[in-house]
Amino acid sequence: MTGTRGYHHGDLRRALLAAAVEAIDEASPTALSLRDLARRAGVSHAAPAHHFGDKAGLLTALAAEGFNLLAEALETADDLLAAGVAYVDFAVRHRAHFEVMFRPELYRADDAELIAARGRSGAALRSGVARLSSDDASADTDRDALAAWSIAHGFATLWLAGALPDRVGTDPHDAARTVLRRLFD
Amino acid sequence: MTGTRGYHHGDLRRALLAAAVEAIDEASPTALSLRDLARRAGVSHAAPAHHFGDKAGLLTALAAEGFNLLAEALETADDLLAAGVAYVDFAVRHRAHFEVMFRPELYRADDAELIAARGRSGAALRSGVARLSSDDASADTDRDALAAWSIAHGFATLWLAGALPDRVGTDPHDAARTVLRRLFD
DNA sequence: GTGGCATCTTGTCAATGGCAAGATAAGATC
DNA sequence: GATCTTATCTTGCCATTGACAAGATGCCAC
Repeated sequence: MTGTRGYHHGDLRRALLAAAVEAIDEASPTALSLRDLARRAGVSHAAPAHHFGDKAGLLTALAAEGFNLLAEALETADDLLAAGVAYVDFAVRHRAHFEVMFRPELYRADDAELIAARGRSGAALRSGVARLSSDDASADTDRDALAAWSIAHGFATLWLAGALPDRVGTDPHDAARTVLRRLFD
Repeated sequence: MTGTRGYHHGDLRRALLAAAVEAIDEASPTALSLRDLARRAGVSHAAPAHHFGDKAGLLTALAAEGFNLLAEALETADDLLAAGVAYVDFAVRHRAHFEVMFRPELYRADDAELIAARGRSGAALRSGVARLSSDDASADTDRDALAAWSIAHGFATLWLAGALPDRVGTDPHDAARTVLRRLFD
C-alpha cells in the first residue's frame, strides 16, 4: 500500500504495473520489456524481479487487475445490452489489460488471485444473462451467455486489431451498441 | 516453386513457413524465434533474413497465407451458419495462422499481398451474408455481417484462449454451431 | 542499537534479432 | 565452355533482453 513516500522507491510494484500499461499502450504485450519498465520507474534492471519474479509474474498481476476491473464494469451495467457495450468499452479503454487477459500463454493461468478475479468477471457476465432471460422459460442461459460473450468479445477484438472497415465509424461505443442489438433484440 | 531438389536447400522459404506454423503450434507467435526456425530447417541463423527480411516479414507472409486459406474455407460454405462454423473450424485447425492474422502489430499491415488476401476473406464473408438476407428487405447487410463476424470471431478467439468453461465441451465444431444458431436463427 | 528482512543494485550469462561482409552455386550471355 | 551476374546461404559481430547470483541499502521489531 503506502501513500507515495518512498525510499527504495515507495511503491515500485504499482509503478511497474502502471508503466506496463503505458508501454503496452504504446506498442503491445509482446514488445514489453522488463528493463524498459525498470527505466521508466527509475530503478535498476533487476528490480522488477523482486516484485514479480519474472515477466510472466508481472503479466499475471496485470491480467488479474484487468479481470477485476472488468468485473466492476460489468457489475454496474443495468441490462445485458449495457453489459455488452460495457465489455467493449472496457476493452477499448483498457486495451493493455484486455490484450494480456486473453493471452494466457503470457502469464500463469494457475495463479490463485487471477483465478478469483476471472471468476468474478464470469459471474458478473452470467448474472446479466440470467436476469434477462428469467422471464423466458425456453431460454438456454448457458448458450445465451456464451453467444453474448462471443459477440461482445469478437467485436472488441476485431476493433482493437483494426480489422474492421472504416465505415464502422470511430466510436466503438455506438458501433458496438448497433451490432450487439442484432443479438439481444 | 521447384520440386524439392535443393542445393542451397531447395525451397527454404516454404520450409521456413512450415517450421513457423509448427513452432507457433507448439507455443505462440510471441515465442517464435527466427534462429529456431533456421535450426529446424537446417540452415544458418541468418538464412531466413534473405527470404523475409526480418521477423515481421515472415509473419506477413504467414498472415497472407492465412487469409487466403480462410477465404477458401469461407467460399465453400453453403449458407451463413456453415460459414460461421467454417470460420471457427479454420481458427482451430490453423491456430498458428489465425493468431498471427489478427495481431497486426506482428507484421506489416501495408503489404500488398496481405491486403489482397484479406480482401478476399472479407468479400467471402460479406457475400455469405448478402446471400442470406437478399430475401429480407429490412435487413441491414453491413450490420448483419459485422454481427456474424463478431460472434464467430469471438467464439473462436475465446476457444483458442482456453477461456471457455469446460461444460462447453471438447468439440469446437458442435459448440460453435450451437452458439452461432442463437444469432442466425 | 542490533539483528533480521524486504528492497534494490551490480555483475554476469545465454539467447535473440538484425546487420555486414563474404562464400557458394545457378543461370545468363557471349 | 569461360566469364559475369545474381540469388542464396554462411560467418562473424553487436546491442538488447530475461534471468540468475551475490552484494548493498535502508526499514522495522525487539
